[in-house]
Amino acid sequence: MKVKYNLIKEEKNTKARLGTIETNYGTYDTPMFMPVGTQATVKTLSPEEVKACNPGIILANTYHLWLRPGEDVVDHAGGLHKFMNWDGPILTDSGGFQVFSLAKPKDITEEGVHFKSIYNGDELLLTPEKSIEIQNKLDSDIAMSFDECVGFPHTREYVEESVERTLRWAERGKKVFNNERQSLFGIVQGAEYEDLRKHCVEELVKMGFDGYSIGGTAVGEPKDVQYKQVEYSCKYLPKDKVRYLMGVGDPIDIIENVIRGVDIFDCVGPTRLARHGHFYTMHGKGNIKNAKYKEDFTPLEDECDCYACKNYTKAYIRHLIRAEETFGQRLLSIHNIRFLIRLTEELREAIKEDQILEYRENFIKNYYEEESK
RNA sequence: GCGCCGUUGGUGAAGUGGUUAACACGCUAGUUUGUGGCACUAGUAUGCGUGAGUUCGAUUCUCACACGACGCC
Repeated sequence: MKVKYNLIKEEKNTKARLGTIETNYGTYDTPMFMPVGTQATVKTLSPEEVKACNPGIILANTYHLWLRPGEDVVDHAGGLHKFMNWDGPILTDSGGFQVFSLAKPKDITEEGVHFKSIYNGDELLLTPEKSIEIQNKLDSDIAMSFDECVGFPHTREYVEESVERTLRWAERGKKVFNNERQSLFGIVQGAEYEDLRKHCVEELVKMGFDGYSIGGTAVGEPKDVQYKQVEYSCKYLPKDKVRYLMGVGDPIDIIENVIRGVDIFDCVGPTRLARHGHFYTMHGKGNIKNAKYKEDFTPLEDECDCYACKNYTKAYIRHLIRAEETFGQRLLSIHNIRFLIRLTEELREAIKEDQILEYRENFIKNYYEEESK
């Protein structure tokens, strides 16, 4: 089935939306945070551990699974869900972000993007058609259009060209798309230019997608630029389709962009930070390696209900991280993912109560003004 | 007891008669946004075993002592 977005209510004072998204694997509430599992695994965690964090959709990556193990292996395994033993919804990114992170400007052509394999140096060409074919085979629940994720800074001229190319790529991908069970999302580009964002949205909507993403964010732009990009996109996006802001973000960004009308987020932050010893709390971000935690026998966060907080102390997790034990990375990953999901749960409550501005004010006050214990 | 070698930060160590004593690890902080996972950035010896001498100047040369390794009786 195609995903279906149901708008339950818009918050009284802002653009924040409360809704649900119906998928092949159940209906989930939005705003939602998606844990990232690039290589068909949320790094360091088992599916059971991810599940315990109460996520909706999780994310995997077309580019990486294309290179290894190859989409045919996943196909022969019976699809991504069976392959990775995940019985919840999965969204696959198209490889568009790797255009930003791995390719050089000269590698981008009208046909597609030339990559050098990070594993063996092979010359590779990823095209919009190829990206969709791979995703059809991976059999994720949501496929993304292959886009060009433009970095920051950039020139308006370049963004103009790039948006047109991304639109042509979206059309080409849609044409070859062929998987009844799967949905296809279009990606809005246009950087911080309102007219380009508007134009991009209008053209994508003409083509008709099952949901829309806001791209070109989380690439090093200042916060105010990011928020503008989101405003300029949401302003023109249809209300009856889900909105996914790609690559964002940290707790504050999630709150700010929910207020601007975003329904779905994803970010490598919680898992990457965890592997380097950092953890989120309602009182700010902490670094478990700090000497002050040496004999701190309290949980990462008293009010947290995650497995790590219910069973382990900061002193123990600090020991594990310093000893480079993977169990430490696992515990912090569980906590950080659960933290962001808990944040979205609270945001949904705040929208219900029309209290989201108060929630933001209170959150920022706690996050920045109080020291992490 | 004699001979010989050595003694540099928390650790392993490099090095020089003269401005800020290399490097690595550790330690202390920081960074990380559609993931090229365990990376990167910064800080970290007011001192080169102790004492005396030579010298304008010694961690670097000389002597004594202490400590340690090895060899011999």
